Amino acid sequence: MPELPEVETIRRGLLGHVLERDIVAVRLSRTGLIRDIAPKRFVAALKGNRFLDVVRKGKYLAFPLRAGGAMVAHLRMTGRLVVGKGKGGDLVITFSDGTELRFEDRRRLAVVTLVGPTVWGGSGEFLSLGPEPFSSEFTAEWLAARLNRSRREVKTFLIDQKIISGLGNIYSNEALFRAGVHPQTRCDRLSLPKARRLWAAVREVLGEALSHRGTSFSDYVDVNGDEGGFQRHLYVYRREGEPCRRCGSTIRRVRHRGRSSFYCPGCQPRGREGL
DNA sequence: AAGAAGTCCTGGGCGC
DNA sequence: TGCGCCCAGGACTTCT
Repeated sequence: MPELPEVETIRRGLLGHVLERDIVAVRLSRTGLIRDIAPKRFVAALKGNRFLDVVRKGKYLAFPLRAGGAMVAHLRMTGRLVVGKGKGGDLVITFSDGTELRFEDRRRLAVVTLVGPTVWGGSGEFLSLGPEPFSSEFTAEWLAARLNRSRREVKTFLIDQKIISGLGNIYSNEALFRAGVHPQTRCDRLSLPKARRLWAAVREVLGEALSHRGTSFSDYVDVNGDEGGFQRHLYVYRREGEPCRRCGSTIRRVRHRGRSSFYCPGCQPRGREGL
């Protein structure tokens, strides 16, 4: 499940491979990958074109085109973008220097589309996502104010891309642990100090994960096929039944709406802020 | 209008 | 060994 650190690692890895060279061939072997545009038009738009940049917005990657507009991709759960010779792949883009960019997706949830010059403004703003966690817009005060006017559970709030972009199940769980906040706490019952701790924890965990080139649990690999290293630094995610690295309590799992949350009952008590 | 619920997708793990 | 069932969770649509 690539989240911000994984997608950013992929973006950085792509920069040296897919820019400043013509696209000479496009092989699309599963048309269902392409959304909102006819597959033929997608292929035709890429052939002979060039990627000018690779831009990340939340968990999306955008590839602005020389002819205008951009290819936009979302890896969802199991999508991969890898560079180099290989087998298979739903979409293979070949460049003039022989480089191959392959789009693979075991579970077929990932999507790729093309947006025109009128939609593409240079940064993916058309996706209407919440602020980037490392932007100046994302301040502790802003987060506290947003939390204050929501009655949802804080875990659900954190993974809502319209509020903050880039957090998924792994890092929302890890941020809540670091902030000492129970995942089922109602947003508007978080104290200001807790909101501040949560804000800091979000940035801290994403920054550390990025420096470890992401978390590899099942499918995520970078553009070279190498795994990330942050799975060795997780405190709660997928550690149900194991002892907390900080206090020794047994990590628990709760489910809401088909999603698992992991937390330490010792470090993240429900307290008076819960319910 | 916020927010809950249902849906899609498929390989891997599990029980019998 | 093989079958059926559950599970993972992003983003989307539909509903109240």
